[in-house]
Amino acid sequence: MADTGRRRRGAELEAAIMAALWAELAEVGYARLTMEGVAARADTGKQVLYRRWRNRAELVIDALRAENGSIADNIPDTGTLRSDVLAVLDWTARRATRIGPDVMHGVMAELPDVEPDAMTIMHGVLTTILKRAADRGEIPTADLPDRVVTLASDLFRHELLLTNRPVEPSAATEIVDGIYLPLLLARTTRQAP
Amino acid sequence: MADTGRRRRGAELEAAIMAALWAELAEVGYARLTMEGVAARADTGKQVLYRRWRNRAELVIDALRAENGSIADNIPDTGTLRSDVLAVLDWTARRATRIGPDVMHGVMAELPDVEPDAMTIMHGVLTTILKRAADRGEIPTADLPDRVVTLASDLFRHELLLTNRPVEPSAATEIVDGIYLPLLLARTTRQAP
DNA sequence: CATTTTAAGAGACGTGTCGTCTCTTGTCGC
DNA sequence: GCGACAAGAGACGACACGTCTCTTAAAATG
Repeated sequence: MADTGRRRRGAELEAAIMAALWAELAEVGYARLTMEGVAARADTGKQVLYRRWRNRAELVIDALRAENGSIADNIPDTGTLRSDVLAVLDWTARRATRIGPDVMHGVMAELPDVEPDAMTIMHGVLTTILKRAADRGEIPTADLPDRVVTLASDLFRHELLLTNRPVEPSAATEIVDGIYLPLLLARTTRQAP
Repeated sequence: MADTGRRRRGAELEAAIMAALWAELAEVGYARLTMEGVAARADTGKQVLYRRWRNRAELVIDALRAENGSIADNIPDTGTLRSDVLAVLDWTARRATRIGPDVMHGVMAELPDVEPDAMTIMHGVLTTILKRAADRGEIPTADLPDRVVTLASDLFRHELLLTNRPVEPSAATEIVDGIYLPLLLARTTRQAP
């Protein structure tokens, strides 16, 4: 807090705040994260935080968005439906373990509109993947109910959020091979008997 | 707070506390629920609360458990797999709308061990239902992977927790008719081609 | 029935965080 | 070089936390 002459601004200051936020999150978790703690660690005043974000939740969400971009900018295209979907789940898992379930629940409790956005994005990503699979002939159609399209990601998200154990590596393949792909194939056989 | 001679104890006092808790939850929501608020509304002291529960989350969980019992004590048995599963989802929906998503997220953020318990119970319920369906010949086997057994309830829970819209009445039937039953039948045809 | 034990009612206490406010003073745009 | 802007710094009242003390009903004991 010693105003040692040099005074940061703009991007430089915000980068310092983000670094402080991640450090605080790692050290005390979301539940005990405080604006004062972040400000102190970033060597700045609370006013600087409140000028930019209205509360904890918005600060954290901005940090999450800045940290790893949207999956929509990098839709997997590996050549097979199975590995595309697994890539999506892997991306989800890495993002989730980076931030931890307590942060997710905390943010969702305080800002209920965030996750629906993420789900809309995920729906678009999976639609693209399914479309390509249909073009390759892996599945007969990509015209599926919303709930079926996002089944894999929804189930995986459910597992990430509601299991406090760290998610097992086999979870993604179990969901894809045991549920998602079989369901898509079952629809195939029913629609073309 | 006026100590008007009469002094409540035991069950009577706890009933008053629970009533106060529900009223506070309805009025200010979980995020702004405070021990002081509950105590004041129940016309008692904070010490009385802290003597029984260590924090907000434990108090709320006790209230939830007391309010509507476990579904394990009342497993649906309607005669068909479809309506049994729908009955389970309906029970879940009623419980969920009673308390609201903010309460659920808040509790899960503070006490991460609660929901896994509920999931274990649900697994047992669905196993029983599937077993009966298998005995009736509706499905060839009830010996399914855990993830498949609880697929319907997991998806429904996902929807309840991550959608901030009130859950649509059609959600349960869409999940059961569009995903759960087709998957069980797909397994059927694969295991007995 | 008298006595002891338990816990409810009441509220004071120190602590921490909230979000707002004020003040001085670097830093940037013009 | 000057004026506007915002960073550094910290005081402020409000509130909830969780702990504590004290008095005194109400139950348990014998």
